[in-house]
Amino acid sequence: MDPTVVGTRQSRRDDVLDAAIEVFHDKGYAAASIQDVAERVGVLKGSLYYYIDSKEDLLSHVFDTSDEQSRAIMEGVTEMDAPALEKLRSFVYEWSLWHLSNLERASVYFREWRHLDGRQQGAVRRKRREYEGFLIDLLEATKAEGQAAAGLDPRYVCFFTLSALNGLPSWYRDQGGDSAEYIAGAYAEMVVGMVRGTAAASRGRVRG
Amino acid sequence: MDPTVVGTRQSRRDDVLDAAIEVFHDKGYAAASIQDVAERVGVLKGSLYYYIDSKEDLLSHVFDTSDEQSRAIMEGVTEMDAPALEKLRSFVYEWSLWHLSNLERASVYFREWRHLDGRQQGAVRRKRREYEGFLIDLLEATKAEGQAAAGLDPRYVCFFTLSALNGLPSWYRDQGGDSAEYIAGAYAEMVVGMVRGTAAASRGRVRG
Amino acid sequence: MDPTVVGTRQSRRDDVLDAAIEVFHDKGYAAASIQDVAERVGVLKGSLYYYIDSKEDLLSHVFDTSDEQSRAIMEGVTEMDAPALEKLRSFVYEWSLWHLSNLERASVYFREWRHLDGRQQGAVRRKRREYEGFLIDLLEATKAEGQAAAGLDPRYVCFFTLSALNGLPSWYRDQGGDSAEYIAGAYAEMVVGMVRGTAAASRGRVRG
Amino acid sequence: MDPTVVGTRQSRRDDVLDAAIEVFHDKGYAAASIQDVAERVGVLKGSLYYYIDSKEDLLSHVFDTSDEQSRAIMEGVTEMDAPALEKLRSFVYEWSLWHLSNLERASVYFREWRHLDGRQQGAVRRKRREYEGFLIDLLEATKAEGQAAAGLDPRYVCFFTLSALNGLPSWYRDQGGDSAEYIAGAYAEMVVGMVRGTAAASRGRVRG
DNA sequence: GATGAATGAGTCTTCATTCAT
DNA sequence: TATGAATGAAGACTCATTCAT
Repeated sequence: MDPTVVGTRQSRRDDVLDAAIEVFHDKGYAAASIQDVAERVGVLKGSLYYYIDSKEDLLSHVFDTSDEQSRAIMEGVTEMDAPALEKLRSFVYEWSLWHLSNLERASVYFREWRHLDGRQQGAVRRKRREYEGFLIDLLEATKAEGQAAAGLDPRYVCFFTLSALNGLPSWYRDQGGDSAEYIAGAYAEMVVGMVRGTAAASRGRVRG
Repeated sequence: MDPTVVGTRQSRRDDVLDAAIEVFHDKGYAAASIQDVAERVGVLKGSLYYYIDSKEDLLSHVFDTSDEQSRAIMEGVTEMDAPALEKLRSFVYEWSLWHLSNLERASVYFREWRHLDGRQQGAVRRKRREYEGFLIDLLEATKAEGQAAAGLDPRYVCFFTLSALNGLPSWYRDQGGDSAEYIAGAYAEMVVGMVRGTAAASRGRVRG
Repeated sequence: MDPTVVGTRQSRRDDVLDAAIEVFHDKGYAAASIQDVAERVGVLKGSLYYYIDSKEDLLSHVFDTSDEQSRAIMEGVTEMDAPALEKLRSFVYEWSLWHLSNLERASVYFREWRHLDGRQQGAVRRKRREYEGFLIDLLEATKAEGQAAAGLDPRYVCFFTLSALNGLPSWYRDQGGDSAEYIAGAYAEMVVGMVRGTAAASRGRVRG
Repeated sequence: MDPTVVGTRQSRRDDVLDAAIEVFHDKGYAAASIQDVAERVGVLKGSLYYYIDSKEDLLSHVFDTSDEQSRAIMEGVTEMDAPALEKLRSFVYEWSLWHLSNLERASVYFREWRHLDGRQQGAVRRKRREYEGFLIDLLEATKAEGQAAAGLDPRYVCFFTLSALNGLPSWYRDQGGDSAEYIAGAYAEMVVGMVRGTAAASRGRVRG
């Protein structure tokens, strides 16, 4: 009567959530149908409503879970006992790795927040600002510790970097190529290099 | 007899295209309705079909126009008589500026290709590879001219950079703040800094 | 200011009517669009409304003209001074010839009456009964003159024959083959042969 | 647990198909709406799509089923051990009976093939040629057995006959009158009479 | 838990028709 | 006469959601 063997199999509900992530990633939330999700799970679409309340409910859960995981990354970095530059490197590394290990989830997380309801959209926006604030703080600390080029504008470095990381799922396909760890390392190095090597932009002009 | 007031009004068809870009940017292509576009133009939805063939047709045009503009940027850079590093700087600057001057269009251009038909999707993919190839070539030339750090992997720098630029529309709101030119300059400096300052990642490890 | 040269060119209005017949024949009235007709005439669809009141108006005229022509055929036969069998032969010949000379018109005439308004539909039905009555009278006269097989049921011969003639446009394509006159002659012979040679059907049984 | 009352109710899907035939017969395929079909079945129009894929799908099925039935008739005749003239009589009888027993279906079958897609239209055309070939063969065999008038042109007899049969649904209403079997018998006699009694038409002229 | 069937609102699209110019 | 632009109603089709069994 109870077919779930604890530990070996996640609940059917989690299957549904996972299927939703894949489908939302493949087609985009708006273009994906409940039917698509049901097919991937292997049930009829009516049956899904035993597990969920609504289509948006499915999306909600992607965000809830992802929020927890990103919070864990930030906490891990905060607790490090290391120079700011090392913390920065570590943050980029871990955050890259999360994107690479959660391609679909990460992609949905950064693309589909528009389709959440007002309340949760606000939550996402706050979360976003939290990342940004966290990264900007790290960059300013790095500057304060004399490890960053003088002219560096932490806000732009922050946006530049976060955007670059968000883009990971769009080109990375794990078909051969370097390991996720290697790529995360390369990304961390690039950010560190950028932080150390960037001259200031002169206001309004780019070329000499 | 001449209903066009020269200079003040573009054709109605262009109005429709512009409205579509805005709507697609605000809601996403799949969630946007033809009705939304019609309302923004100020006609009934049926009337739109006097100007267009289909909803997808509207999307098509965003891509056609954007392709032309991006081609122009690459050609301009190619024709420059300057060291590779300067060409790189210039490319990032111009490409950033295009994103900032065409926020909605750029955003749609990089988010909604999924909803084109197969043929045009292929064209987009080819175009994407063209950008990447162009940028990778530039980075390799920079390396060859001894202006890039030794360990730099042009492919990852390329993906990193293009993703960062694609992200511009998602955080930039032209409400106050720095000019588009200044931001483009800062982005160009960051890429140059990254290229000059990035050490190699050791395979599979990030720290130590 | 008056470009119509009497006699050499029919009025634009007739062009429109002719175009309509062709289009209605090709696509069927319901599936044909005013746009289709306009294209064949070479004007924009809005312009058609200078010549017509409505789409149904176009259909109406097909029927009006065809009615006149069929009336003329029946009158011609009535006025003949000949045995009933010869009148019958002549009617079938002329009626066949009309179908063959007015393929599109005839086809529309017999297929699209459903889409007329109630009043005109009634007129069509009356007209139909007139043909049938005319032909049945002819068949009965033939019987009375001893030229038809005894068991012949004029009503069924009538329906059989009219249906056969109505079918002419559906298989006849004037690409080579016999002349319309020859085919009309063959059809007339077939009806005459049928009238002379048909035995009675025994009620409810067909074989043995 | 078993909602089907054996014998009294066919599946809902068949109800839908039957309703479609009636509606297509009454209004014509192009003028009929899915709404009309839904109303006749007693569901909302959206619900129809649980049973069908498209409006054209509905039309398709009319043709599929009708094709099978017509094939069965031809096979039955082929297997007869009888003179060609008897086979001919039998074919006309059975084919007439099919038209009379399937008034709406037969009517749709011969009127609405235009609205099938290209592939199925081709199939219909091939099927049509099959009927014609079958009937022409029968007529030629009859001639070869000396049972047909010398001048008979099998092709025209064939077209004449098939058209006549196709017209059955357009005048026959089973409100009183003779039985379908009687009418089929009369039609068979008429064709036999025609075959035996028709003189040749002299090329190009009809009257002496 | 799961299914099959149905709902009803919404979407894209077509088209006959109108009308100012 | 003819055009370009617009209208508005209708039609095919989709889909999230519900619910009795």
